[in-house]
Amino acid sequence: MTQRGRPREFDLDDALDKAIDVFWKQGYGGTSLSDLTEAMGISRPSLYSAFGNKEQTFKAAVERYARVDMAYVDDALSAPTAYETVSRYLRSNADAVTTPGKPAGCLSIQGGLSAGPDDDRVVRYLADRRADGERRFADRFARAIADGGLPASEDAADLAKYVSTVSAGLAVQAAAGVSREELHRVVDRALLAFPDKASHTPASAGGGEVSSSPRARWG
Amino acid sequence: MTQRGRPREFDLDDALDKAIDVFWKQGYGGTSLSDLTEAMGISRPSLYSAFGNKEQTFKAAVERYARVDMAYVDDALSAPTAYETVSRYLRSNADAVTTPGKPAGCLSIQGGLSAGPDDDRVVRYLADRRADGERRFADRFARAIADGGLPASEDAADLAKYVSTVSAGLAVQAAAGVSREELHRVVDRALLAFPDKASHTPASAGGGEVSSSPRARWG
DNA sequence: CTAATTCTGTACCGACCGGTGCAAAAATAG
DNA sequence: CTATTTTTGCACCGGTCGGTACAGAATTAG
Repeated sequence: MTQRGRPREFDLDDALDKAIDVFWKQGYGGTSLSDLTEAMGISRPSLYSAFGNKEQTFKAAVERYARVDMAYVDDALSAPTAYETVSRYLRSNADAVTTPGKPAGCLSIQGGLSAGPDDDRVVRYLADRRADGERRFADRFARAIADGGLPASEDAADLAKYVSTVSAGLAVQAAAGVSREELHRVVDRALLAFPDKASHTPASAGGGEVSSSPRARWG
Repeated sequence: MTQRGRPREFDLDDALDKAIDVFWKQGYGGTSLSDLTEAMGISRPSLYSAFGNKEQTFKAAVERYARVDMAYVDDALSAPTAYETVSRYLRSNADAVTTPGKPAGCLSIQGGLSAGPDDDRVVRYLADRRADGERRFADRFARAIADGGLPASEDAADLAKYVSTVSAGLAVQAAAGVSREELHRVVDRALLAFPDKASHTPASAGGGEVSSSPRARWG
């Protein structure tokens, strides 16, 4: 039942963490096998035996990145209101793309936004993953619309597209060196465009609640 | 006074247009010299003689791109109000990143958002150019704040950062295949967060004007 | 015409690319 | 112990990378 041959001399997740870091900084196309093996501290055949090839190593890195570095998405989606979901998500995102000790920006975007024909599949893979994430927000907003947490006049997919657009913009800005504080001021403003529960009358309840909106207004 | 030796057999701008297209689709790092010379229809020494090297060819392409494909920025900045500037800019941007017959997205972002150590200068070059563009908007907003076109409580740099963040997000979305119509719905929403002239009392005039705000409001 | 100048195509440079063959090393099974 | 299985490091594969040397072609100056 125990493993048979010579045991692996490195930890898979430790190695993936190093791979994440390199891909995050340099993108898929900008990272060579030598960059990878040097950062991971393993030899080339060890990498191929453990992960398959460069592309599969990248996908494994992205999956781990999503599970570890983007865990805040699940937290945001579990918030009681749609507005709170968006607020938590964008705040956490602004923090995540400016985390000290990690590369600035977001692996899902820097990893490969464009590429030559060879690396095309990786670009699509990342785009698909981002679209999946956006869909989770759309589902959350659709639920809010259904239960009165958002105005019925809103479109869940459009709201989600707006949120993910701002999120992508934050990543681009962070990659260019914009500070965490500046990004939070961008988030302040972006949130002004998102409807909150207090600003309309829910269908499922009388409209008598006290506004808890934290949002500024032009005045 | 006329040129001395054998005349160049291709047009510089025509060749640059082809280079723009390839860099736009594939990014700097994803574009090889062979990709370039094939698309431009010239030989390798001709390219080196005309533009210097790959990096200088890229910079020349970006400069032409900014002058030709982003001419709408100047138009937007010449709008009478800050709000109109932002509205025109984001509308034109949504159109530009989804122009039929051109690659989806924006050369300034797809061209190189991340890269290995070799191509690092190009990434910074693009980021610097984007920052320059953002500064032009900040200047425009500062002027509006000074002359009462925007509330004195607003911060010009923050507003510009917000606009350029949304713009970057639009480019990322377009690169992933999002349609022009969807992007315009994102712009609809993004504009809700930008203060317009009608929603406050200008310092330089009595506040009696009729609101001309085109902006939706939560019901 | 000849001389000087500039561009063009071929053919090549060393370096690096992603990926692998192979034998030694390190473990378990019997 | 021997046999089997798996990982390891070294060395190498063909192909492509960005860049260039060189000679011939095309032009102007005189």
